[in-house]
Amino acid sequence: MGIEERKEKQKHEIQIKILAASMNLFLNEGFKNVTIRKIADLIEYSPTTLYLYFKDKNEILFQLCEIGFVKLEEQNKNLNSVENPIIRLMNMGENFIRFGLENPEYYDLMFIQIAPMKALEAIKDGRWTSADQALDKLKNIVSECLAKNYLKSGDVNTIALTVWATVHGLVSLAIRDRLNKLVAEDKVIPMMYQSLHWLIETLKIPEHEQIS
Amino acid sequence: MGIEERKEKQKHEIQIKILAASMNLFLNEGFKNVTIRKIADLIEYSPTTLYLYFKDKNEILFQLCEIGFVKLEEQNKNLNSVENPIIRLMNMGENFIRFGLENPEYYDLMFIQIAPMKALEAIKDGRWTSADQALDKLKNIVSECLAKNYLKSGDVNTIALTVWATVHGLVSLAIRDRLNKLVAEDKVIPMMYQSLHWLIETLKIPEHEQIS
DNA sequence: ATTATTATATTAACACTGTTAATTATTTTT
DNA sequence: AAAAATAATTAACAGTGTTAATATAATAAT
Repeated sequence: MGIEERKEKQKHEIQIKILAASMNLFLNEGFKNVTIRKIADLIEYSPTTLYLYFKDKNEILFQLCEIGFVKLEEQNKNLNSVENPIIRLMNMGENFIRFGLENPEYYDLMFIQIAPMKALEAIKDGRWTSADQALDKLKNIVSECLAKNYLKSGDVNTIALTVWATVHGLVSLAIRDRLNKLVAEDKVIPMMYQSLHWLIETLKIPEHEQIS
Repeated sequence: MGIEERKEKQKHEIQIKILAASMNLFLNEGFKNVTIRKIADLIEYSPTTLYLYFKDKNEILFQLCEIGFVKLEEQNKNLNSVENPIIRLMNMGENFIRFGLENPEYYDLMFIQIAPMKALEAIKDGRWTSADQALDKLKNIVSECLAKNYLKSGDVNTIALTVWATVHGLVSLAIRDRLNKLVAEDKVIPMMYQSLHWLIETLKIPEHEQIS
């Protein structure tokens, strides 16, 4: 049925418009300004119309969250050219921190806010594929490090989680204004990278001990 | 002026009542139910009266946050009996994780929400003494580990930040429903502790290498 | 003791929020 | 052209934090 198809397409187009307007709002005016009414204003629809295209606000936020993961993945493209897995691990960590600091609103949605997760529970079967994918990338790098004996031995999942937790910890503390209450504002970002560097350096097996 | 004094005391008493009611609400009904009107209902005052005792809601939340730090400190009392600093470091990490999992509402306020930090900017001179204190405790343990050559060398501040970031990363990911979207619900908590254990074990200098 | 003053508390209101039910307008099908 | 289905809107609900104007109670001065 071509007519069915066209309708689907039209519906999808409006969904895109809604998401674009939402993005516009939360990139330019911050997360707190992403309200149903303001989105509706931007696309010149009445507020309630949004509910014909999305179940609720959480679902809109979840979709924005997904866009965020695409952006993060894009930023990780520079990893492909790095052959040394431990340097790749370091770079991935740096990418993550940079992403968080440069896209705090996206980061918030992706890793801090609960709203998008509520949408995930409601619509999907509970699988969070975009995050799964990102975590898999990290796991692959870690297991390559382990295989090449660059990293102190341990369970891949545990190591990946630890590295992720560390960088997420740094970014979320920074974004939520904790670090700048404890050290001078201009020292915050350097300290974050220093922290990551120290971690990876310490987890690394010194070259003279490597048995390749 | 004894009369002045009594007034101050009365004022303080009502402030305590407000905080107690707020605590009641957010422990029993969750953070989202801590509203000015509900607090007012509980203490049988009109909503606007609260503004005579606190500048705004952020200030109330900040005070609750401070109470949270007292609770955290209490939980850390078990550290005094531990003489080995590296075990103490491990225990402090475990305490932190346990505190976060058992008091998610407090944890949220202390380390995730931005509201309390806004109050801090407004009232105080920007010093966040309660967190400073907690971080100092961590730094002391770390520097003791370094002094006794139990830990791979490095800058105390950097190491302390890294450890904090890791445990905060774990707890905040767990609290904000990220981990249970990636691994089975019942594996989440064990994984968190495993992550911490691996970290500390790996940072530790093996006993046979220690030069004491 | 009664008035004037100050401190405390309240009511009314503002400008918002997400969301649902009931209507109206538009498009498609018969 | 009339009937049915779809799309969009208006009105409304039950909330939110917060401010300004008003009323009540406690204290100070006469």
